[in-house]
Amino acid sequence: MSRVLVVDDDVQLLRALRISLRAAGYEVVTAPDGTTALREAATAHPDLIVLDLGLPDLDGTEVLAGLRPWFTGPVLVLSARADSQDKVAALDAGADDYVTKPFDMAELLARLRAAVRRGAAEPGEAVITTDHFTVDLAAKQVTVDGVAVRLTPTEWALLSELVRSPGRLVGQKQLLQSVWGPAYERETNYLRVYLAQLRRKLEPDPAHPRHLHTEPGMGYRFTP
Amino acid sequence: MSRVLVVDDDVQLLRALRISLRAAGYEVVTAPDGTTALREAATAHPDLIVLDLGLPDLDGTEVLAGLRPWFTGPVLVLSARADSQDKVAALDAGADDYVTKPFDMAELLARLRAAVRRGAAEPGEAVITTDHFTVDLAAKQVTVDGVAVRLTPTEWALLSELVRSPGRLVGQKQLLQSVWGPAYERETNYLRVYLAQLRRKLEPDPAHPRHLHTEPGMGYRFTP
DNA sequence: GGTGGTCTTGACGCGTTCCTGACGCCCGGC
DNA sequence: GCCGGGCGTCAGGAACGCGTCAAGACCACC
Repeated sequence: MSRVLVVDDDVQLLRALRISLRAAGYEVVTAPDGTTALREAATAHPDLIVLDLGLPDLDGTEVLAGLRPWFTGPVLVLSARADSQDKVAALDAGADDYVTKPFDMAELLARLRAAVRRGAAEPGEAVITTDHFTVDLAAKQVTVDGVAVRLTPTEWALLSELVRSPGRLVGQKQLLQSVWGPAYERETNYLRVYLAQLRRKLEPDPAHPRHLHTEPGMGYRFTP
Repeated sequence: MSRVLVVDDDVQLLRALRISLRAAGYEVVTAPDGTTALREAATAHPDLIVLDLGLPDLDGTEVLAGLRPWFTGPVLVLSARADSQDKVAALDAGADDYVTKPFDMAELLARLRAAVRRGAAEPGEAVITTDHFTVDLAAKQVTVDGVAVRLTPTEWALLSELVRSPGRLVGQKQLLQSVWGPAYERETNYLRVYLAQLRRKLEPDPAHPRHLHTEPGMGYRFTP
């Protein structure tokens, strides 16, 4: 199911939200302030975000501004302020919905469902391009020199995990964990086999990769 | 410029909405009741719809139910009822947002902007055409080489779910969930059976499909 | 009560994918 | 020069997923 990042500094509310969202079938990640929220949003790959505007460190709109350039999923804003000026500001800053506290949990869940449903119909413009191939994360399609290339589910899971952090080094533990599961953290040979297949399918010269680089002993890096 | 269909029986409110929306740069079409709304939605091709729930002839959720099978743009619901049960019902019936009357016009406009921004990438065309067949989502009609083809309800539900995202891969979980319900997530054999039937009815060479492709282990893809 | 159409369910063959182990290479440390 | 760790490559066998077919269950309508 979908993963949701909940950002709020109220511990009580956070607990209530976590319980309700879990019960509704979501996987829940939480953050107590704005800086953690931005970090978690980048690493945990949430599908949607519930964001409280009243945070201790950053203003809510600042968090939105930091999120929006790259985060394409829905963001639902929570706030104690019912003033319509605040609503307009948040919505124009990139929020998809605005709910005032105190709120009804059933309504919040319904609004989340609506946001996810709508987000599923949207491409998201999450296309990564290099000189030799392009990766469309939303359509799950890879094209090399314009022609579509078929990837197996495992190959796709590995590639998408890599291209989601362009230029950044992704540790082998993280790759193994997100593709095969936490029990496979040591099976680094899996990575060798599948990286080789990816390079064979995507790189112009698989022996001298230009985009899927190996960092010996650490992990792999995708460079556009 | 986007075209918006406003559905409301209150003449005063209708006039106020028309003026504000025009000023905000929208092209405005109006309907005073549910049946006109459904007809206008099909003929005027609006990009988004503002729908009052309290209509003289039809219940608001009925209008939504008539709209949603084929209308892919955002629908913003207006209502005098602030009860959260009503909100949940409308949102789950396919509404993208729910605003209670009396409302602030600036907030409404901001919510419309947010809805349009999200759906901006997809125009929401109701007729999909390929080399060999055409699918009319609004009329629920499929024609192969000009002649109409009869589809069973299940076949239709599956096909419409696929053609709604052209070029995009649709996961088997999502297909099963939206056609048969959440309890059937694992019954992948249903997909095999019905995809075969669809290919038999639509593809020129069912053994080598040109438009209804299988992505083993992941899902299916419709390519125009 | 019969009949036609639709949906479900199971079985089979086939191709593909995944896992696994073995081998050779490179490179830094001893 | 020897050694060990990490990496890339390759090939087989097991397991899985897909397409196909057919028979039974279910339902609405006549």
